[in-house]
Amino acid sequence: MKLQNILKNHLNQVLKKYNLTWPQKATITYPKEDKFGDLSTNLALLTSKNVGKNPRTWAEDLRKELQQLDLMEKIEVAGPGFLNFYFKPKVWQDILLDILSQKTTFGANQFGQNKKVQIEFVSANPTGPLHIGHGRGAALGDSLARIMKFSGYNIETEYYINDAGRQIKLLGLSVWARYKELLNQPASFPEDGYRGEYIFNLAQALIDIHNNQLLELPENEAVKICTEYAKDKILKDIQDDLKNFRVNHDVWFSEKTLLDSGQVERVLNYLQEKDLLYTKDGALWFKSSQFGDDKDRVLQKSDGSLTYFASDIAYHFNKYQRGFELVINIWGADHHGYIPRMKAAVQALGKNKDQLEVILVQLVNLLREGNQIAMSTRAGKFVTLREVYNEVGVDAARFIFLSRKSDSHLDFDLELVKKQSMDNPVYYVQYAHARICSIFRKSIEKNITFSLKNPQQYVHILNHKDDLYLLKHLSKFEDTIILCCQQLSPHHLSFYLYELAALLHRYYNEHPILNTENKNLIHARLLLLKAIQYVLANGLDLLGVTAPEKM
RNA sequence: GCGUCUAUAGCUCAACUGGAUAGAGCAACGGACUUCGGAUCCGUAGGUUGUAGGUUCGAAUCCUACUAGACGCACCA
Repeated sequence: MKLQNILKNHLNQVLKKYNLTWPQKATITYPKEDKFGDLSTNLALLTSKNVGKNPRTWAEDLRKELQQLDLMEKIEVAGPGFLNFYFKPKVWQDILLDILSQKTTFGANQFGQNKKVQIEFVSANPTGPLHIGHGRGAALGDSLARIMKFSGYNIETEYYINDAGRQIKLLGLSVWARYKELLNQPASFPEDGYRGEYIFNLAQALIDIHNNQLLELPENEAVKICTEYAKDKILKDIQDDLKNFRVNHDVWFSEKTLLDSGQVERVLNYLQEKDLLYTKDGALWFKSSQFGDDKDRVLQKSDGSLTYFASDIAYHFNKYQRGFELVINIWGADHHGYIPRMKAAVQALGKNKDQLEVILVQLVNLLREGNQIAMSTRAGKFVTLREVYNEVGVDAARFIFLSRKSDSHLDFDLELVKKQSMDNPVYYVQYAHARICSIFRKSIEKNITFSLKNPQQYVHILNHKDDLYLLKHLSKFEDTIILCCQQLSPHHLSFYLYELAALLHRYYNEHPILNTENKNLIHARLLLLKAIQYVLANGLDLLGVTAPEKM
């Protein structure tokens, strides 16, 4: 990022001479291929029309203006009119000094400018255990939070607990029915009730606590006890699962408190004052179509009860009142139809629609050796997140989730993910880290003296093209993190780390680190490995994956 | 019927949001160690980016129409 900024400043100065400004679409990027330089810009292509020259001659003019930069080895004009920049080795060698002094903070940056952002994710109803789809959202939200914090955002993560609606009632009734069944009482199981095995476990737990005494109580009181117990127990399990999955939520926000504190009425009044509500067929409607939704939506049904949408508006009103400039919601892709109305609501609340970002995560297809595992929430037949991470491990599961774009369907094959092989890149990356640790252990065995003091005495030795290649890649770490923030997508980081690991393994095979006579060279290479180790560890931590010293 | 997302090598996925000859791994085939961890490395082969048009200096990416798949389209939560 530093280099791009320096370049951009210089280019801007030249543009100024010609009375031009930086075009929106102009970029300074790392080219795919080495022969296109270290950095490349399409600036000349996009501004040639303004000066009435063909792109190549215009690029040539720009090149001449920029010659005097002493960081640069050379500038080339290539292809239709790209400017390709080549830097001196010192530029890359100095990166090493940055990493070694910043250590675990290397890559941290101020891209986010302390912007106050909330990420709300998982938010599964506390009516059953988390499944693998929730795991994907959990990994994404947690990792995004880590990355954005690292990039200088003021991040708060939140779980919205739907503890008020019909589903919770249904949960209570389901448990109550099972309770009676287990005690050989006649019971009618609710039609849309929860049929999972865990409902029996909850009922049994209630029997262990209360024996059969709930049967003595008036039914609504008994159901209430069942409901409260089941909800609390399930929520506790969810919290345990997320903790084990290394997922952190700063705030657990209860829908019930939202309703109890009258915030829904308040937001309805607010919308009323803005003349965004009307009554039709005995129901209260919100004019969401004024803000791009397909049609208006009901907030209060003709029977007087509120819709879920109503409390969602109140919830988002609450979010913005807490001062978040941007609210990010991570939803399952099956909720995509909900986005337009939510965006409409946000605008009705006087916010810009860009202040709500919804990331959709596609559902996860769970396989075992290529065969799909049938899942049915209704029938209560599904593999829980807990079963998954117990079987394949947290590291492997998280890395897989974070290795693809969220809007692509994901095949999650338990056998493949469990395999400690090349099918599973997480081990490849972790192995690179462990390998470096191993070399340092070996260096101690061999009584090789090494310290991080005065690295500047050694870095100039790292002159080989493989050295420079690695250094260049290390220098892209910060850019990669910023890219993840821009696209709200951590998968770039996974791929970056994979590449870094590949470069390390290649380097290791090509260049003996410790087995060489030249002591200064050994020292320089150890410095390089140390820097790679920091970056691998920093990067893995942002994904919530461990960086083991041994495997 | 309407809408959203997806379609890239045999398989699983990338491609820095319009850039240069579309890249990795797996699987296949052929190689590399008497020493730092073989969970490694090197090489070969594999593509009309679902189809057909369009936009422009330039398209996997944007637009239009198709095809196939997933998911939505309640005064459900």
